[in-house]
Amino acid sequence: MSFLDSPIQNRLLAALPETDYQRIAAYLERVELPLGDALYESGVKSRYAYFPTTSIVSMLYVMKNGGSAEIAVVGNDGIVGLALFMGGGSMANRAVVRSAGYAYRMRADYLAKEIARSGGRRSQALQDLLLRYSQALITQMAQTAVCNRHHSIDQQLCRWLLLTLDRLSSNQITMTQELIANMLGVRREGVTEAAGKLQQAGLIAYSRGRINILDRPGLEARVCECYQQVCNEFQRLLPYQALRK
Amino acid sequence: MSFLDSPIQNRLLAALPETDYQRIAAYLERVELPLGDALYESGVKSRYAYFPTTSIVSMLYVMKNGGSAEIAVVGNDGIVGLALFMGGGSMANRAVVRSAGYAYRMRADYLAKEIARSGGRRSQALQDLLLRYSQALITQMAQTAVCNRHHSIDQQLCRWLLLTLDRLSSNQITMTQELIANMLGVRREGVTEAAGKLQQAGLIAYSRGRINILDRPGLEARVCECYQQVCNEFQRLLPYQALRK
DNA sequence: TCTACTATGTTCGGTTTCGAACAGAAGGGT
DNA sequence: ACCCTTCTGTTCGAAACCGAACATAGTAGA
Repeated sequence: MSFLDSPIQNRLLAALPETDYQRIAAYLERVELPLGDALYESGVKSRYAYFPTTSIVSMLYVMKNGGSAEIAVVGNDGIVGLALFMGGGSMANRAVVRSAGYAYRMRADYLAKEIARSGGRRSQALQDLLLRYSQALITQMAQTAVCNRHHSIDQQLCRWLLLTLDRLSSNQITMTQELIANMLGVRREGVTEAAGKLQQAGLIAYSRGRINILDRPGLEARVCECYQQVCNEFQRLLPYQALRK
Repeated sequence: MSFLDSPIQNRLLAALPETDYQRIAAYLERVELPLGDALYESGVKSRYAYFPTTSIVSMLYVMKNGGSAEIAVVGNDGIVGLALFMGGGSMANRAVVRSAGYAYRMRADYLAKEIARSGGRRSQALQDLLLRYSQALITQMAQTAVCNRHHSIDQQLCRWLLLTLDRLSSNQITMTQELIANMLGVRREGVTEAAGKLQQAGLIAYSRGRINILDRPGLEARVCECYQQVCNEFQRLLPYQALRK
C-alpha cells in the first residue's frame, strides 16, 4: 500500500511503524482548518500540534512595522508545532492556514508525553522522524534565506507555486496576489507583474484568487535552484520508502 | 562559578550536568581552527562535530553560480554538525571558519552513540540541549531570511557585526569587506559604503581587515529588530541559568 | 627602498524593487 | 438592475542595489 492509498493522509504519521501509530492514533483528532486561521501566534505556547492532510500552513514572520515574510511551508509532509518537540514551546512566528483543508491535531501534553516516555518506553520512531523533519525544515528555511537574497520575484513566485502545488492534490491554488505578496514579502504589484509574465507564457491562468497551473514543467524550467534543492533534501531525509507499507 | 570562569569555554558543553559532561569529555579533542577552514562541505557527511570555544564558524550556502549567503553563525554558544544529531548526516551547506580559534571536536560515531544509547542509558540532557539549540538555530535562520528580504545592507552589516561580537572575547574583528560581502550575499562595494557610514559615525574603525568596534550601543541603535529577536530567543531557549555552575 | 599585492574608496550607468496613486474588471448583495 | 467591495492591471518617480571600471592606500616581500 503506497502513501496515496493510505488512509493516513499525512506523511509523517504514515511513516510511523504500525505499533507506534496505533498508540498515537488515539490522541489524534481530525479538524477542519479554515483559510486564514492562525494555528499559533509568535511567542505563544500552543495547545496542539497539527499534522496537515489536505490543508497547507504557512510559517510567517511578522515584523513590528507590519511587513511579513514566509519562512517555511508545511503541508501533508510535515507537522506544525515543532517547538513543542524541540523544547521551546513556542516560536517567534505565526502559523497561518494558507490553504483550507483538514489536519489531525494532537494535544501538546500528549505529544510531550509520547516523545518523552510513553508507559515507560520511548517512542524512538516518532522522535527520529521529528528530528529528520526538523532538519528538512531547516533546509527549507536556509533556502528561503538564500532565495530572498539572490533571486528575482519571478523566480520566487515560481518556487512558491511549486512548493504549494506539491502539497495539494489538485492543480488549482486559491490565493490572491495580495496574500502571495505578503508571504513573499514583496509588494502586491510585484506579484501582479510576475504573475502576468507567467500567464503570458501560458504557464498559469490567474483569475480573482484562483490560480490554475497549466504547465508545471514550464514553471520548473523557470524556478531557481532553491526549489530543487529543498525537494532533494526532503526526499533524502524523509524518503518515500520510509512510508508505512 | 559563572560561564566565563568555567574551564569549559563552550556554552552547550558547560550547560551539561556534571555526570553527562564527564562521560562526554573523554571523547572531546581540542583542535585549532584556522581562518577559512571548511569544517564540512555541502552534502558530505562529516566525521566530527565541533563545539567552538574561541573560534566562529559560518554556515554558508554556495549557489551554482558562485554566489553565497550566510545562513547562520555558530560560536561558543553552539555546535557545528547538528545534522549528525538530526539524522541526515550532512546538510546542504558549507561550514567555514570565519574567525580563527579553538574548538572541541568529537567523532561523529561517538556523538551518535552518546545520543542514542550510552551504556544502556540515554543521555537525556545532551539530547534536550541539542534539541533546544536546534530551535535556536532555526530562529536564527528564519530571522536571516526575514532580514535578507526586508532590511538594508547598513542594517544587515550592523547585525552581522553584533552577532560576531557576541561570540568573541575581544572587540576587534578580523575580516575583510570582501569576505563580509560574501557572507551577506552582497557586493563588496556595498559593504564598503555601509562600513564607511558606520566609520563616519564613529561606531567602528576599519583598517585592512581589522575592525575595531568603538561604540557598541551605537550599533545596537542602528540594527534592525532581527538582531534582538535572535538574542531573545537564544536567551529564552538556552538561558544562562542552565549553564553549569 | 622599490615593487607587487591586497584592501579600501569612488564613480557611473543600468536594473530591480519600492511607494503611491489610480483605472478597470469581476462578483456579491440588495 | 444597481452599488459596493475586492481583485487585478498600469503608471510614475524614487531608492536601493548591481556590475564594472578604476583610483588610492596600506603592507609584505624582494
